[in-house]
Amino acid sequence: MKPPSEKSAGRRKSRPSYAPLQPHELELADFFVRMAGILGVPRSVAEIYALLYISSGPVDFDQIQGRLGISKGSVSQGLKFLRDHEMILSVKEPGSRRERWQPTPSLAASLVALLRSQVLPALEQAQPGLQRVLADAEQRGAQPEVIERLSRLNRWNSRALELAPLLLPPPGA
Amino acid sequence: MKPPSEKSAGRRKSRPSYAPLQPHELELADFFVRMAGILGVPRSVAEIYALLYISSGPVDFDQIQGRLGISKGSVSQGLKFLRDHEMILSVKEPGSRRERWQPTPSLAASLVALLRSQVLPALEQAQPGLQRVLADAEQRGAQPEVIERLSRLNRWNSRALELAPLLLPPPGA
DNA sequence: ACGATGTTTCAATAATTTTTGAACTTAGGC
DNA sequence: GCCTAAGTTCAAAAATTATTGAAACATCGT
Repeated sequence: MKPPSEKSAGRRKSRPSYAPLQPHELELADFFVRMAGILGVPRSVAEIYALLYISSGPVDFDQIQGRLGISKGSVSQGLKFLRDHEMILSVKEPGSRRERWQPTPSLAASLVALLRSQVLPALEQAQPGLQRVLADAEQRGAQPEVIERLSRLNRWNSRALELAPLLLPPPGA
Repeated sequence: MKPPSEKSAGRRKSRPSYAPLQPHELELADFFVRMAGILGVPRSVAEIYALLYISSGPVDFDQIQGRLGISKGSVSQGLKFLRDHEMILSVKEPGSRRERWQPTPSLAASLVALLRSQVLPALEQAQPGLQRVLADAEQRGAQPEVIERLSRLNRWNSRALELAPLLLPPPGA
C-alpha cells in the first residue's frame, strides 16, 4: 500500500506524485471549508488546515501542494495566513532546510485568535467614531430612541474592548 | 432646510430627491459595513441597516434607495435579507400600501440570529460526516493523536448543536 | 376589472476575491 | 564564495459575489 521506494533516507529526486485526498479526508476538508467560509477564510487555507489536522505527523510544503493539487503560491500564502494566526506550528528536522507543519494543539484557541484578529481592529478603530456619532446626535437633539441605540452601541463597543484582552492574551504576552 | 412642499398629505408625485448620508451617518454606516464584512454580509445590506438604525422613525423603500443611492434591486434584496434574519420590522401605516422599516429592538438578538443561521446548518449537515470520519480513523487504526483530535471535534459539534436552540429559540417557537 | 403604485425577480454586468505561475529571494551544504 | 533546494512575491487570470435595471408580479383604491 505504500508508494514504491520510501526508505531512501532524505534524498528525493523526481517528485513522488502524491495521492489526492481520500473520501474521509475530503469530508473533513469540506467541514473546515464550510466553517472557514463563514469567516471569509479562503477555501485553500481551510483545506491546508484540514490536511494537517487529519494527518498523523507533520506535513511538508510539497506534500501539501501535491495532495491538495494547488499551486505553490497558494500553499505559501495559506501557510503564511495560518502561521500569522498561530494556527499551525513548524517542526524542523535537523538535517534539512524543509519545514514540516502541524496544527497547534488547541483548535479552540486558534479560532478565538482568528476572531480576535478580525473583530478587534474594527472595534478599536470604531471607538472614536462611534463616540463622535453619539455626541453629534445628542447635540442636534435627536430622538431619545436614537440616542438610546447609539449609547448602547458605544457601551457594547467599550465592553468588548475591555473584555478582548482577557479572552486571549495578545501574541506578545 | 426641508425640501420644498413636504406637508401635502400622502400624495407624492415627482420624486423628492433624497439627501445622501451625512458625515455622522456615514461614520456609523462604515462601522456596520466593517462588522458585517466579517460575516460576509454585503455592504449594501449593512448600509441599509445602518440607515434604519440611525433614523428617528421608520424608513420607506424609496427613502432607502434615494439616500443610499443604490438600485431598487439592491434595496429589495437587502430588505429581504434583513427580514429573513429578523433584523428589521415593518410598520404599515393604515392608508398606504407602502411599508416602512425599522430595526428590531435588540441588535444583540439580531446578531445571534444571524450567526445561528450561518453556523447551525453547517454544524447540522456536518454531524454525520464527522462521525463517519472518526469511525473511519478508528477502524484503520490511525495515530491516537489524530483520533483524539477527531473525537474532540465530534464532541464540540454535538455540544454546539445541543446549545444552539437555547441560545435563541428558532423562529417558530 | 382596471390602472397605478409598490415590490420582487433574475439575467447581465461590475466589483471583488482567490488562485496561479514565473521570477525573485533566502539559506544551507559543499 | 557558488549552487541548489525551499519558499516568497506579485501581476495577471480565473472564480466568485454583489449590484443593477428592466420586466414581471402583486395589491390597493376606485
